[in-house]
Amino acid sequence: MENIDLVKIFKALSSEQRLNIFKMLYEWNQTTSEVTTDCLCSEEGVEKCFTKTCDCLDLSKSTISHHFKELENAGLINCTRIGQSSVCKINMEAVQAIRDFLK
Amino acid sequence: MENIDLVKIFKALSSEQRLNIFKMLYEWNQTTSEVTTDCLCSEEGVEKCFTKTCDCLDLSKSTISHHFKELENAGLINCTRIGQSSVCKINMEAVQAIRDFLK
DNA sequence: TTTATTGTTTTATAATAATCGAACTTCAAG
DNA sequence: CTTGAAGTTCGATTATTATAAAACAATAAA
Repeated sequence: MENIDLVKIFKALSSEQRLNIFKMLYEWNQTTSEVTTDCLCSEEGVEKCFTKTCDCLDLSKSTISHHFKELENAGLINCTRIGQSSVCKINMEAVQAIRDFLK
Repeated sequence: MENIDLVKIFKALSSEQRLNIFKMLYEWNQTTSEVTTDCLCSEEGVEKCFTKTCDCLDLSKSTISHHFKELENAGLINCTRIGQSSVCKINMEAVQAIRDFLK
Protein backbone atom coordinates (compact mmCIF):
# COMPACT_ATOMS: atom_id res chain seq x y z
CA MET A 1 0.00 0.00 0.00
CA GLU A 2 1.56 3.24 1.11
CA ASN A 3 5.21 2.97 2.00
CA ILE A 4 5.80 2.59 5.68
CA ASP A 5 7.71 5.34 7.43
CA LEU A 6 8.85 4.41 10.93
CA VAL A 7 9.50 8.00 11.94
CA LYS A 8 5.91 8.87 11.08
CA ILE A 9 4.66 5.83 12.95
CA PHE A 10 6.69 6.58 16.05
CA LYS A 11 5.67 10.23 15.87
CA ALA A 12 2.04 9.20 15.71
CA LEU A 13 2.45 7.05 18.81
CA SER A 14 4.63 9.50 20.71
CA SER A 15 1.71 11.42 22.16
CA GLU A 16 0.07 9.93 25.22
CA GLN A 17 -3.39 10.77 23.92
CA ARG A 18 -2.77 9.29 20.49
CA LEU A 19 -1.24 6.17 21.98
CA ASN A 20 -4.38 5.83 24.09
CA ILE A 21 -6.57 6.29 21.05
CA PHE A 22 -4.59 3.77 19.06
CA LYS A 23 -4.69 1.20 21.87
CA MET A 24 -8.47 1.55 22.11
CA LEU A 25 -8.94 1.22 18.37
CA TYR A 26 -6.63 -1.78 18.37
CA GLU A 27 -8.58 -3.52 21.12
CA TRP A 28 -11.89 -2.77 19.48
CA ASN A 29 -10.56 -4.19 16.25
CA GLN A 30 -9.51 -7.34 18.08
CA THR A 31 -13.11 -7.91 19.11
CA THR A 32 -14.64 -10.40 16.74
CA SER A 33 -18.09 -10.76 18.23
CA GLU A 34 -20.77 -8.13 18.00
CA VAL A 35 -22.46 -9.68 20.99
CA THR A 36 -19.81 -9.51 23.67
CA THR A 37 -19.29 -5.81 23.25
CA ASP A 38 -21.12 -2.62 22.48
CA CYS A 39 -18.83 -2.24 19.50
CA LEU A 40 -20.23 -2.99 16.11
CA CYS A 41 -17.36 -4.92 14.66
CA SER A 42 -16.97 -6.59 11.32
CA GLU A 43 -14.25 -7.30 8.83
CA GLU A 44 -14.90 -3.77 7.62
CA GLY A 45 -13.67 -2.37 10.92
CA VAL A 46 -15.20 -0.87 14.01
CA GLU A 47 -18.21 1.37 13.63
CA LYS A 48 -18.78 4.57 15.56
CA CYS A 49 -15.16 4.59 16.60
CA PHE A 50 -14.92 8.37 16.57
CA THR A 51 -17.94 8.86 18.83
CA LYS A 52 -16.73 6.14 21.15
CA THR A 53 -13.31 7.70 21.39
CA CYS A 54 -14.87 11.08 22.15
CA ASP A 55 -16.83 9.42 24.96
CA CYS A 56 -13.70 7.91 26.46
CA LEU A 57 -11.40 10.92 26.34
CA ASP A 58 -11.69 14.39 27.74
CA LEU A 59 -10.67 16.14 24.56
CA SER A 60 -12.58 18.22 22.06
CA LYS A 61 -13.92 16.64 18.91
CA SER A 62 -11.64 18.76 16.77
CA THR A 63 -8.58 17.62 18.68
CA ILE A 64 -9.61 13.99 18.43
CA SER A 65 -10.31 14.41 14.75
CA HIS A 66 -6.82 15.82 14.37
CA HIS A 67 -5.33 12.83 16.20
CA PHE A 68 -7.26 10.41 14.00
CA LYS A 69 -5.80 12.17 10.99
CA GLU A 70 -2.29 11.77 12.37
CA LEU A 71 -2.79 8.06 12.94
CA GLU A 72 -4.23 7.74 9.47
CA ASN A 73 -1.43 9.77 7.93
CA ALA A 74 1.11 7.49 9.59
CA GLY A 75 -0.65 4.53 8.00
CA LEU A 76 -1.63 3.02 11.34
CA ILE A 77 -5.37 3.12 10.70
CA ASN A 78 -7.79 3.51 7.83
CA CYS A 79 -11.04 5.32 8.37
CA THR A 80 -14.10 5.45 6.17
CA ARG A 81 -17.63 6.65 6.64
CA ILE A 82 -20.78 4.56 6.69
CA GLY A 83 -23.72 6.85 6.94
CA GLN A 84 -22.98 9.42 9.61
CA SER A 85 -20.67 7.11 11.46
CA SER A 86 -16.97 6.52 10.99
CA VAL A 87 -15.58 3.05 10.60
CA CYS A 88 -12.00 2.42 11.53
CA LYS A 89 -9.69 -0.43 10.71
CA ILE A 90 -6.19 -1.07 12.00
CA ASN A 91 -3.55 -1.39 9.30
CA MET A 92 -1.80 -4.56 10.35
CA GLU A 93 1.08 -3.92 7.97
CA ALA A 94 2.06 -0.91 10.02
CA VAL A 95 1.70 -2.88 13.24
CA GLN A 96 3.89 -5.57 11.76
CA ALA A 97 6.47 -2.93 10.84
CA ILE A 98 6.68 -1.98 14.50
CA ARG A 99 6.99 -5.62 15.55
CA ASP A 100 9.69 -6.20 13.00
CA PHE A 101 11.57 -3.11 14.05
CA LEU A 102 15.14 -4.19 14.66
CA LYS A 103 14.77 -7.82 13.60
CA MET B 1 15.60 -1.78 35.74
CA GLU B 2 13.73 1.48 35.21
CA ASN B 3 10.10 1.01 34.30
CA ILE B 4 9.50 1.07 30.59
CA ASP B 5 7.33 3.86 29.21
CA LEU B 6 6.25 3.31 25.61
CA VAL B 7 5.29 6.93 25.09
CA LYS B 8 8.80 7.98 26.07
CA ILE B 9 10.29 5.33 23.83
CA PHE B 10 8.19 6.31 20.84
CA LYS B 11 8.89 9.98 21.50
CA ALA B 12 12.60 9.24 21.54
CA LEU B 13 12.37 7.49 18.18
CA SER B 14 9.98 9.99 16.62
CA SER B 15 12.71 12.33 15.45
CA GLU B 16 14.43 11.40 12.23
CA GLN B 17 17.81 12.34 13.63
CA ARG B 18 17.36 10.37 16.83
CA LEU B 19 16.08 7.35 14.93
CA ASN B 20 19.22 7.56 12.79
CA ILE B 21 21.39 7.79 15.88
CA PHE B 22 19.65 4.87 17.50
CA LYS B 23 19.94 2.71 14.39
CA MET B 24 23.67 3.41 14.20
CA LEU B 25 24.19 2.64 17.86
CA TYR B 26 22.16 -0.52 17.45
CA GLU B 27 24.23 -1.71 14.49
CA TRP B 28 27.48 -0.91 16.21
CA ASN B 29 26.31 -2.86 19.23
CA GLN B 30 25.52 -5.83 16.99
CA THR B 31 29.15 -5.96 15.91
CA THR B 32 30.90 -8.62 17.92
CA SER B 33 34.35 -8.49 16.41
CA GLU B 34 36.84 -5.72 17.03
CA VAL B 35 38.66 -6.72 13.89
CA THR B 36 36.01 -6.40 11.21
CA THR B 37 35.14 -2.84 12.11
CA ASP B 38 36.66 0.38 13.28
CA CYS B 39 34.37 0.19 16.28
CA LEU B 40 35.86 -0.87 19.55
CA CYS B 41 33.17 -3.22 20.74
CA SER B 42 32.96 -5.33 23.84
CA GLU B 43 30.37 -6.61 26.22
CA GLU B 44 30.68 -3.22 27.87
CA GLY B 45 29.29 -1.52 24.78
CA VAL B 46 30.66 0.50 21.91
CA GLU B 47 33.47 2.93 22.59
CA LYS B 48 33.76 6.39 21.07
CA CYS B 49 30.14 6.24 20.03
CA PHE B 50 29.60 9.96 20.55
CA THR B 51 32.53 11.00 18.39
CA LYS B 52 31.52 8.49 15.74
CA THR B 53 27.99 9.79 15.71
CA CYS B 54 29.26 13.35 15.38
CA ASP B 55 31.33 12.26 12.40
CA CYS B 56 28.29 10.70 10.72
CA LEU B 57 25.76 13.47 11.24
CA ASP B 58 25.74 17.11 10.29
CA LEU B 59 24.62 18.35 13.70
CA SER B 60 26.40 20.23 16.44
CA LYS B 61 27.90 18.35 19.36
CA SER B 62 25.48 19.97 21.75
CA THR B 63 22.49 18.85 19.72
CA ILE B 64 23.80 15.31 19.48
CA SER B 65 24.50 15.29 23.19
CA HIS B 66 20.91 16.35 23.75
CA HIS B 67 19.66 13.51 21.52
CA PHE B 68 21.81 10.99 23.40
CA LYS B 69 20.25 12.21 26.63
CA GLU B 70 16.76 11.71 25.21
CA LEU B 71 17.55 8.16 24.13
CA GLU B 72 19.05 7.50 27.53
CA ASN B 73 16.10 9.07 29.32
CA ALA B 74 13.74 6.83 27.38
CA GLY B 75 15.74 3.84 28.56
CA LEU B 76 16.82 2.87 25.06
CA ILE B 77 20.55 3.19 25.70
CA ASN B 78 22.95 3.40 28.60
CA CYS B 79 26.05 5.52 28.32
CA THR B 80 29.12 5.62 30.51
CA ARG B 81 32.54 7.17 30.22
CA ILE B 82 35.83 5.35 29.88
CA GLY B 83 38.59 7.91 29.94
CA GLN B 84 37.60 10.74 27.62
CA SER B 85 35.50 8.48 25.47
CA SER B 86 31.84 7.56 25.85
CA VAL B 87 30.74 3.94 25.81
CA CYS B 88 27.20 3.16 24.81
CA LYS B 89 25.16 0.03 25.24
CA ILE B 90 21.71 -0.70 23.87
CA ASN B 91 19.13 -1.59 26.49
CA MET B 92 17.62 -4.73 25.04
CA GLU B 93 14.71 -4.66 27.46
CA ALA B 94 13.48 -1.50 25.82
CA VAL B 95 14.00 -2.99 22.38
CA GLN B 96 12.04 -6.02 23.47
CA ALA B 97 9.25 -3.77 24.72
CA ILE B 98 8.96 -2.36 21.21
CA ARG B 99 8.95 -5.82 19.68
CA ASP B 100 6.32 -6.96 22.10
CA PHE B 101 4.19 -3.93 21.45
CA LEU B 102 0.76 -5.26 20.68
CA LYS B 103 1.43 -8.93 21.36
C1' DT C 1 -37.73 21.02 4.12
C1' DT C 2 -36.23 21.90 8.58
C1' DT C 3 -33.51 20.14 12.35
C1' DA C 4 -30.21 17.28 14.69
C1' DT C 5 -26.18 14.34 14.46
C1' DT C 6 -21.55 13.37 13.02
C1' DG C 7 -17.70 14.63 12.05
C1' DT C 8 -14.07 18.17 9.44
C1' DT C 9 -11.63 22.42 8.58
C1' DT C 10 -9.95 26.88 9.82
C1' DT C 11 -7.80 29.97 12.85
C1' DA C 12 -5.49 31.11 16.89
C1' DT C 13 -2.76 30.26 21.03
C1' DA C 14 0.08 28.07 24.29
C1' DA C 15 3.32 24.51 25.13
C1' DT C 16 7.24 21.56 23.46
C1' DA C 17 11.01 20.41 20.94
C1' DA C 18 15.17 21.00 17.85
C1' DT C 19 18.99 23.40 17.11
C1' DC C 20 23.27 26.09 17.78
C1' DG C 21 27.05 28.83 19.94
C1' DA C 22 29.53 29.70 23.83
C1' DA C 23 31.05 28.74 28.21
C1' DC C 24 32.22 25.07 31.11
C1' DT C 25 34.13 20.41 33.00
C1' DT C 26 37.13 16.31 32.91
C1' DC C 27 40.57 13.78 31.68
C1' DA C 28 44.89 12.78 29.20
C1' DA C 29 49.21 14.09 27.22
C1' DG C 30 53.21 16.91 26.79
C1' DC D 1 51.21 23.04 35.02
C1' DT D 2 49.51 24.06 30.50
C1' DT D 3 47.23 22.57 26.47
C1' DG D 4 44.04 19.94 23.84
C1' DA D 5 40.36 16.64 23.24
C1' DA D 6 35.74 14.94 24.49
C1' DG D 7 31.53 15.87 26.10
C1' DT D 8 27.99 18.60 28.81
C1' DT D 9 25.24 22.47 30.19
C1' DC D 10 23.21 27.05 29.55
C1' DG D 11 20.78 30.53 27.01
C1' DA D 12 18.49 31.94 23.04
C1' DT D 13 15.96 31.26 18.80
C1' DT D 14 13.16 29.01 15.59
C1' DA D 15 10.03 25.39 14.32
C1' DT D 16 6.51 22.04 15.47
C1' DT D 17 2.72 20.28 17.97
C1' DA D 18 -1.45 19.97 20.92
C1' DT D 19 -5.40 22.02 21.81
C1' DA D 20 -9.96 24.29 21.46
C1' DA D 21 -13.67 27.33 19.59
C1' DA D 22 -16.20 28.48 15.81
C1' DA D 23 -17.70 27.86 11.32
C1' DC D 24 -18.65 24.45 8.03
C1' DA D 25 -20.32 20.06 5.34
C1' DA D 26 -22.83 15.89 4.88
C1' DT D 27 -26.24 12.85 6.15
C1' DA D 28 -30.33 11.11 8.55
C1' DA D 29 -34.62 11.87 10.81
C1' DA D 30 -38.76 14.40 11.69
